Amino acid sequence: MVTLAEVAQHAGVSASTVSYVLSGKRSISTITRQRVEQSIRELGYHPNAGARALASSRSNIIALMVPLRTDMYVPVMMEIAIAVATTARTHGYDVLLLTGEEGPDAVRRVTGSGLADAMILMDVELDDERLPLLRGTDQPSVLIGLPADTTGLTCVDLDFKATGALCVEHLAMLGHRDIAVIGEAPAVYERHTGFAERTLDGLRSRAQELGVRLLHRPCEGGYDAMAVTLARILDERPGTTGFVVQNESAVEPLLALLRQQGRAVPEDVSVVAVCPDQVAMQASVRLTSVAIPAQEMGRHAVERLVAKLDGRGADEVVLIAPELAVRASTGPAPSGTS
Amino acid sequence: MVTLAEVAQHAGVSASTVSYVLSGKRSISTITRQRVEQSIRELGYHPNAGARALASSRSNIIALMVPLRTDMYVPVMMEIAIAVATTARTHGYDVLLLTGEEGPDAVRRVTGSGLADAMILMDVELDDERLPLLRGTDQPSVLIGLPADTTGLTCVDLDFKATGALCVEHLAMLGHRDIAVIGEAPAVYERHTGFAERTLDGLRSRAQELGVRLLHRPCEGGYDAMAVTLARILDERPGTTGFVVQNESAVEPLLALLRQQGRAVPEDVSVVAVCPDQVAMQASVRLTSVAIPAQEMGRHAVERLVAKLDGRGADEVVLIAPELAVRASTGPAPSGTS
DNA sequence: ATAGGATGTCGAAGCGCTTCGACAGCTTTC
DNA sequence: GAAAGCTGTCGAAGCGCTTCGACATCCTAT
Repeated sequence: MVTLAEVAQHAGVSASTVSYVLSGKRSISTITRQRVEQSIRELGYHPNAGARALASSRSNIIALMVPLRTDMYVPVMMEIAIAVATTARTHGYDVLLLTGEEGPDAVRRVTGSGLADAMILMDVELDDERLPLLRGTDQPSVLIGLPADTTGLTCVDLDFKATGALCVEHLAMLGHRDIAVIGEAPAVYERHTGFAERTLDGLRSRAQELGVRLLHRPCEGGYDAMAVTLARILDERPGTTGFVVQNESAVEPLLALLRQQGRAVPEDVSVVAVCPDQVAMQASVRLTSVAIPAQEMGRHAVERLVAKLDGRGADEVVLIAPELAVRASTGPAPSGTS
Repeated sequence: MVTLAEVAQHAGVSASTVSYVLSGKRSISTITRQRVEQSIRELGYHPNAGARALASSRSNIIALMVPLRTDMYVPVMMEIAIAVATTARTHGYDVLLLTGEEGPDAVRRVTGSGLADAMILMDVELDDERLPLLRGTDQPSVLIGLPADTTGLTCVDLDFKATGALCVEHLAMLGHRDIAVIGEAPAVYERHTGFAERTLDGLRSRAQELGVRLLHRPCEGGYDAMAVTLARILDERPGTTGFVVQNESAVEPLLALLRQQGRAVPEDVSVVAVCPDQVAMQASVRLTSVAIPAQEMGRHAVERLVAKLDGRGADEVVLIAPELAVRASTGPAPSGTS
């Protein structure tokens, strides 16, 4: 293993000079810099991470805590994780992957050991037990998702309230007056992961403003659960012509069931989904949808975090504006309804 | 930040004694151990990761390199990643998440800097450019997936050849004589990711042994591509009654298309999938399938790696035996065929 | 009674790096 | 032409831990 000292000797300078070449924290003459860089290349030198962390008390590592649970739509998590890793690298950071399994202990461990300089938490619950720890430490952190109380925290998330509003608006504009919302599994609501509630909030308030009737039903996803849910909805509100779906595993079943019942999309009923673009594009009908901007969320989170690590940037809540892409699953409400 | 020295002082012992309590590398009297442990708890001490890494030249970190590309089925990757992280923790290791983006450079960087003690590589190509580097270093590594030449490497993967054989066997046993294989996207074959070829190999050789006719067609996935592929297959081999699908995004489209054409599953045609159990269970017909044992692969990989780090265990190829779960998508071939 | 072996603890030497203060050799300034 | 300021480089201290050899102590076997 090549060390700094060996590079210094090879280049005929002192160790500190090599260090300054590497960090750029003091000016070095061009000629010396080049000699040092040459030696580094020739010897294939890589600074030792441990020594560096010890001496500088910076590990250049960002911890990313992903949920262990897999009832959330997994590809989104993965996409965020990859965006985080990629963006972190462009800022000189590596990413440590923590699962939610350890819970708050992981926060303590990572903070206490100086393993990471900062943390990103995914899948934050409204009243997450890790939050007090984060507030109590001076280690920067960013949440992906929104807890109930955001004071003293930096959060990044899609603006789900605006998302809900946008979906209703789109359907209302097309003349739909009876809209059903197919939501996440009941467990998601019970767990108080805020996004589902915020979406509903946006849906409801905008629906009221626009004078649209709204019926919300959580759904486990899968064919059987969807069949039951749909039957109940149509029983209760036979005039339903618009659907908003916020549950990836209910999308395809819903389309199949509608087809099976002879209800054409978008001629008879319209469907708007809140889901990753990939799902919207690969469905049997190309779905009008609001995308979950996974990459953007990951990127934003890292950038906020790096800003904090550099002493720039304060606590703030970044809500990404939703964008509705109109595709083939929505159209004017059939005449004669409501 | 609490240090070892402070713990030592608090407990009235020397620093080295505390260190030995922590590592267990020398025997410590019960009374001393307890005093030290008490102090550790009271002070909330966490050993500094950097200092530890520097002094012991072990970082207790395993690097996991995941593919950047997302044309593979993402949930499987995620499940493996989580299994790796979870298993690693039970052995006292943390996991560093690297994306394939940096390619071989990441291997050099991590190896050179001592950031990680070992590596796990996912999505290995047959002739992966990272392999020479791995062979040339003394840092332990495990591949998830099988390259062309495995000498000097440790690999973990599903036995895809046996998987292919198993699928054919099952269909043949049920009396199917004309089987179509719907494979991954052409790009996957072109990239020479071995698993697709190995499955095909198993399918073909067993089909020949059993006197079954086999037709293989790659497929991009999605409805449109599947429609084209299916039409071609039925045109070329109208008597096809069995399907083997190795492409998650083709499964549901295939079922929908068959239904649409009035071919009942499993009465008229049988379908076997090679996919994660979750996909098989959530499909519109519960699919007979061979599961991709993501968790098991992640776990095995870490365990092999830890064995190597402990000086136990040598290079070897671990092929996980496939298991076929019979569900509702396969049945006896309709009489009068072939 | 005493040599020899366990057993438990300590001191000190690094691990490879960053960073601070010092300083030699320049250039600028009046 | 001397004071003052820059620039570029160096030496040394120290980050918090592991680990090796040394050394008491106590036990066991002669």
